[in-house]
Amino acid sequence: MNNPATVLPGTRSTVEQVIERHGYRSHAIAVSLASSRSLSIGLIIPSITNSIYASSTQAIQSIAQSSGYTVLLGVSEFSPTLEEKLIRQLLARRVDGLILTGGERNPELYDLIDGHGIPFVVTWKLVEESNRRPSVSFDNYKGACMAMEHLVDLGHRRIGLICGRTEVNDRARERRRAYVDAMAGIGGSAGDGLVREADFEFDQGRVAMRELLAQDNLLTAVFCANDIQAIGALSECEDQGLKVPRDISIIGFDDLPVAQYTRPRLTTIRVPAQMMGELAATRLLESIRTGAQAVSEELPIDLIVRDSTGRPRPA
Amino acid sequence: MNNPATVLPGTRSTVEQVIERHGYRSHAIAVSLASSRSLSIGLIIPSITNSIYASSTQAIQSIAQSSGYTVLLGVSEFSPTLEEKLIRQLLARRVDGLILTGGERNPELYDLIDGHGIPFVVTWKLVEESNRRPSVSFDNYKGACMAMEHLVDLGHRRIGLICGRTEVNDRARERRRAYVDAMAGIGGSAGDGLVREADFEFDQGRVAMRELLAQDNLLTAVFCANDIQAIGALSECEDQGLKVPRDISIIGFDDLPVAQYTRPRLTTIRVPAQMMGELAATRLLESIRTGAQAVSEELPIDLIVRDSTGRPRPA
DNA sequence: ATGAAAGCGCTAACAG
DNA sequence: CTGTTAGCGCTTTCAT
Repeated sequence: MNNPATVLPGTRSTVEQVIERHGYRSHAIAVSLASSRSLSIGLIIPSITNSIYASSTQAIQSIAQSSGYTVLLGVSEFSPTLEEKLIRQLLARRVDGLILTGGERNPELYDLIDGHGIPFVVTWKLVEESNRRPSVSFDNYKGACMAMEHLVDLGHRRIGLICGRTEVNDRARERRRAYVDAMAGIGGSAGDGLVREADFEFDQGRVAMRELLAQDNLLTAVFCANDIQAIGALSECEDQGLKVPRDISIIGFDDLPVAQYTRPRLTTIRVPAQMMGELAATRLLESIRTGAQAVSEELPIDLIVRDSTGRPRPA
Repeated sequence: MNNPATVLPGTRSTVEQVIERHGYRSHAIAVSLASSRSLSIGLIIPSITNSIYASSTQAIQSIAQSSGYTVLLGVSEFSPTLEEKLIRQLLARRVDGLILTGGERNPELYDLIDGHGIPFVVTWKLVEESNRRPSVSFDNYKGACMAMEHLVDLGHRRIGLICGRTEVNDRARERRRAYVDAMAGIGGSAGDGLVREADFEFDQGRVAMRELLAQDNLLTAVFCANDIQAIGALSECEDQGLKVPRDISIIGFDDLPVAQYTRPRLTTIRVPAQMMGELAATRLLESIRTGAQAVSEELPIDLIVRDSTGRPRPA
């Protein structure tokens, strides 16, 4: 049944008949126990809804599926505690490999994974500090720098930031760091006053925008470190009668499919979510096969200029 | 280790020490083989990206997780063949239950599932024909009727339809049927000429809209049977200089979170995706526990009137 | 090229 | 309440 090549045709058909007659079906769990590989991989993402993670997840699932692997899904809801629980659960289920989101977690957790002797790949966050943690990702810091550079090039100096919760999201933290560095670079009045952290909900982007606007009406641009919040922000501007980009510029991050369907169409940073998913899965499966650590890779990102950014209005 | 209550404290601590000393970790696969339950459920959805399925998936994962169950994810990409392959794979992995999307599949597949003696729940599609197929869903036909009724009430008679591929999507088929019935009801010039089927991509909605517009410039409204296509359609109208809803009304279906962030804001039918996911998972787990068939339920839907629909322009 | 035997790590049923 | 035993359905190794 497992080695089609070395079996005589006669034997084969006999076996097939018996299989048919008895309605035999392979028992993947018994196979796993006996062979000590489960033909499954674990995937941990913080969220599926409203999110760019859906794209990478779909790509991962597709690659895994085509290699006969099943994806065990864990949604951590941005909670480190829940994430740890999920990872332990997947480990107990003896997944053959793990795809993680973001690089920041308790070192003991990494030790635990290593202790199980299975490979893993970090996605959505470049990890270079230690070469024992392979990652397939783009550079969040670099992407955020591109966004800020775009605003600065247009002439903006007073720029706000809306981003995810940096406390539980190292991608958001990288993006915020780029914002801070860019503001320092132009001698701009950054400070934490122009920064709002929020969850990945349209409405939270809207509220954050409202707060920024209330606080500093000299703001000429806002960098929203993800498109969801950017769309919320856009909406708040419109409700306040502000024309984007005439009165204020807004740039997003991720390039969700919907970003070209907002009005104005959203200028943003395109991240290669699908390619990242495909490559992460490919590298993980390769690593499972060879036993060697997965190979890291940095993927390219692009600034996509649409209609939500422009020169600041003369004061 | 499994029966905390009946173990003497002394024994307990001895066991715990041994566990600690040897670094013992439970082996879920061996547990599954020996106990013949895997503490996992399979979930099949057609797509994760750009889709309302993400909401139900997240809810299902969350409920499953909180009961100690792991979700094995299969994405069928609207392909019946792939779906069958995925179901067989999940069955081979001995999931304790299955959550399916839509009710239409080869009867032998249902027999196969029944043959494994595990419960399942159909979501996103009411199934009443046979009580051996429990479903937790809203009524797609009813929802589409509500949408059409809204347009008709506003005075529209010449209405187009953009929907998913009815050949591989029984939800889309139900919605199309409601459209056809509604058009017949008003003696309107329905026919297949005013219908376009397309994939769940913004751009396909846009193209479908372009085709409808090119074909019949007397159209006063279009029912888009999902918000993704509706947003694409909205965008096409704008590009052609048509004001929505002044020149043409557009109504969607699903009420994606983004639907209230389009301009104009999208009138649509709200489906209880999250609640459906939660309830489907709850009912499935209950069914796994009791051994009885899962309990069906019809969930309510609502018309959400926003700004993309209005009275038709006087001819 | 095929058959036989010994487990994989656990649960369940039973005896103590 | 605790210890022992026989599998769960397969793979793997070894013999034939």
